[in-house]
Amino acid sequence: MNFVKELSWRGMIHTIMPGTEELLQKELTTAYVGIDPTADSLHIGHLVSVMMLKHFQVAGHKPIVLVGGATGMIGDPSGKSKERDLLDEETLRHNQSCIQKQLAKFMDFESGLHTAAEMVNNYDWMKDFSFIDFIRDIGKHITVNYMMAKDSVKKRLGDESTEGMSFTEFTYQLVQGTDFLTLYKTKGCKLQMGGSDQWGNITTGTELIRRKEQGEAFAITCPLITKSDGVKFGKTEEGNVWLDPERTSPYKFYQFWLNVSDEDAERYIKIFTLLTKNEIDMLIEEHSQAKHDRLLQKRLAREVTIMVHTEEALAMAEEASQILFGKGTADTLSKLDEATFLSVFEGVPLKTVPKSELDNGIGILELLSDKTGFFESKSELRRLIKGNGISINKNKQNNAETNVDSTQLINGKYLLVQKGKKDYYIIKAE
RNA sequence: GGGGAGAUUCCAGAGCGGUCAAAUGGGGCAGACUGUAAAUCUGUUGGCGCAGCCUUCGGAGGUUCGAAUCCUCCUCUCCCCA
Repeated sequence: MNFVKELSWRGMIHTIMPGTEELLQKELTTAYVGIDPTADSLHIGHLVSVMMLKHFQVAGHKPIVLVGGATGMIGDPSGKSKERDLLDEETLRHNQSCIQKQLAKFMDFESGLHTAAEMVNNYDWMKDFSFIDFIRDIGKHITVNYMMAKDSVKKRLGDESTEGMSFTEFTYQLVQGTDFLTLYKTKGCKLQMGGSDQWGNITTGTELIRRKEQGEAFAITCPLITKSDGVKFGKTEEGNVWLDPERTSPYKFYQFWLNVSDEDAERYIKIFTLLTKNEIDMLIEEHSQAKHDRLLQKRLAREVTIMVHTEEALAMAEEASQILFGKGTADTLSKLDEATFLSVFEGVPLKTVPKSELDNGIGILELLSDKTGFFESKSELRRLIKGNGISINKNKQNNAETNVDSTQLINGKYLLVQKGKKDYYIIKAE
């Protein structure tokens, strides 16, 4: 399989350095992607890089994941309008080990084959690099003029920038370049991949390799993933969409992909799944026949959820979606047995309230705010209720003064509260 | 160091000393429509015991029957000159 052609039809190539394709055709190549360990879980913004590496491995090459322990301590100025907060070493180490576990799901690290992936941490070679050594061995080879010409730097030095840029951040490209150089020397790594915002940093690396080692190294960047409505990809109102099921439940995760727009779905399915061109072309064709069925979104959500989570998690998410958004009525809801009910609402916020408090009935406002904390403000609740935005057990509530009592409990235990169409909360009585 | 401008509710940005919980736009939330979409339309967007009350307009004081609007000091931001 031709890696470059593969990425190309998937729309995953933004810029590619001349000669890269030839190199990959000629020999088994090692490439790396850097990931900043700014949290103890990856989010779907990281997924593009991960997919690049995955395709790379499938194409018969060797991927390296570089966890940026050192670079994470500095902060990349690319795309940032202000100085990053620095992380301490303990946090970084913790984050690294968590990320490592997540990545093992995507790539083969263990097989012992020559294409088995590796993980490295640049902290390990940067930590003993003295400042003197650094400015002599690295700084010597790159001019400030060259560094200043990078967009990431120019942007921060321009008139519009009110923040300025610290020397630390200015140095970032050298540190990243050092990574590339190090991997080039120690592991024969000749290719670095990343988001298009990394182009400048990557070329500093290839430049270093050229000047210091008279070597040739290459670069591929992928386009920034965007959403057709212009909002930043990978964010929901609640924030990032994480791979960690503790942070983003598989159900929410599945829902994220399911809710992607038609236009985005066509692009995403190429990027985030391993489906072949034929399969995808057929899906797109089918989808265009009956857009309301959202075949593309469903398949996309399916594939990605399995890849990131498990088949079981997907089954749950699909079932939950079916019950929540299908023709499910108050009636079918009340027929659910407890086990199904709980599995469907896995990950939905749940609060426990003493059953005795429900026995005599309790004001809906008090129940949903003071008792459970689901809503901070009773004014907001009143507004929602007035506007038909609150349901209990799928029944619209339109009177803020009404009482809720234990006769309404599903299975004698649960109340399903709904805000709008998509936000659910569960109250458990015991 | 000198001179100027400004700090308003999530953001932007109005705001005659009373009728300002504060225009307008954006964003958010909800409703209708729909494909759990987009577009559109509608409502809403400080809190509460909600036809009333309470706390807000950088901070602290003051003038006044009454201040986001006037005065004083403080803090911070931006711009220009040196």
